[in-house]
Amino acid sequence: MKRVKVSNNVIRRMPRYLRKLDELAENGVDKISSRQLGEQLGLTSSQVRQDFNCFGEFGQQGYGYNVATLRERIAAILGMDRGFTAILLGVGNIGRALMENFCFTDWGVSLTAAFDIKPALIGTEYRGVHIYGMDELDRYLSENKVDIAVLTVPKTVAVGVTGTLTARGIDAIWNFTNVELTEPGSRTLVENVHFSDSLLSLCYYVAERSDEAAARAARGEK
Amino acid sequence: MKRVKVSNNVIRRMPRYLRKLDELAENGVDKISSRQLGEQLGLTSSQVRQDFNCFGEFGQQGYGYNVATLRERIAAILGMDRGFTAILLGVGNIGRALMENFCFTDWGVSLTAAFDIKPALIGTEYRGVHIYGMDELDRYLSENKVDIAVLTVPKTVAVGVTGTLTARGIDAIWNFTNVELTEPGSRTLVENVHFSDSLLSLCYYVAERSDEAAARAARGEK
DNA sequence: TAGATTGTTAATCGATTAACAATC
DNA sequence: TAGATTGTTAATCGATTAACAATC
Repeated sequence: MKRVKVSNNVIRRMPRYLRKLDELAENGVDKISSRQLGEQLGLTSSQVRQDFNCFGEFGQQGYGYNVATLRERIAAILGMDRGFTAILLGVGNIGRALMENFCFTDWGVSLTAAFDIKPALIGTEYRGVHIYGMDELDRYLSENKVDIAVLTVPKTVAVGVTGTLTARGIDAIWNFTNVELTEPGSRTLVENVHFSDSLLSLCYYVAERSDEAAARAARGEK
Repeated sequence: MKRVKVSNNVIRRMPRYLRKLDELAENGVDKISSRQLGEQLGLTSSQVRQDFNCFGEFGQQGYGYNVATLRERIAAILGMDRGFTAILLGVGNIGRALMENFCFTDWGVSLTAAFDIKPALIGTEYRGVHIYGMDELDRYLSENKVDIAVLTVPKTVAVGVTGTLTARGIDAIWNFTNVELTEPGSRTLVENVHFSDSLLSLCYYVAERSDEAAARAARGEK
């Protein structure tokens, strides 16, 4: 697979293509053109083709793209076939919501363990995943290959836990705490899920729309 | 406030400025230059100044920006002072996680009601929010001003619930289901929180890094 | 074959960065 | 005042779009 430097914009679109292709496959669609795919995602056909061409030639001239083939190529690009493993830190509401509703394996990631400090949880299983005590984390990391740490601990302990993780050489953190973990020097990859940023972006557009409506009303339009 | 068309990139950075400014204020910092602020967020000083200049003049030449003032200006831009109201649909794990851990009021949004179909939940309160039956949604919407619907229902009913919401003229949906709700024709604003997209982007970078390491190893470097 | 659609190069557009006069 | 830093214009860079030859 080609592995040239690909812009973040392109990377962020790849999972959207994947989901759309899964949906198409479910509906029995087996071929699609860049134009059709673009239309369904609000992109131009040029952009769709440019995106794929970052990674090689996926289509067939005069025909389009085979849905199943394209899906597999994208899955491979995203590393879904590499058997990445993840552990989850903090079995609170968000942690449980992920363990219960988020199907890690659908995305090629296997959740191998969870950690918490609550004695009642330690030693139990939740959705087939063993819950360890937080004090076993260090040992666990030294004995097992872990690619991704899912951080769902309370804000207050986020930085501390991150310390243990990076000290143990964890590659990547999927961060659900509202704490900014991205330090300039660190080599740990951090992907933030900032709920508040998401909500506030939405609020901006709601406010904008309401301003526009008010402006129209002031001009006497309806 | 100026309200020219501002690019999505700028909008997405505004909440990040806000969080950083809150953090600075907590630490007793009361002034900051575009350069310092940029450094802490991985942006150039030019970009910081350009971003703010989309909305007016927030700083003072030769001095910088007053943290408290700037924070308030950005809060206003994001609509945090407008008393937006939200309702939450689906009191499952994700719904509960939000009600419990996500402080809506911190971001200027008040969560006024929740809805579910589970008889055991209906009529109860959770974290001070009354839980109604899903069949009361229509009536509730006709009697109350609701700006944002937080969609945390199971995948299977997402489209159905969205139908009720849009029929009732809901402006904005904060979508936690992995279902693509953005239909071309709709006037409803949709902000998606796609966990899988986020995880897969992270996986891409993990895979990329591992490929680079393998390539270095193959070249005999360490 | 003719029609369709890719892969890819060239043109355009927009966003980021640099520069600097204004000014606190 | 001198130094610092903004607001803003100009230059650069990168991403998106358009165009079209290649080819199925």
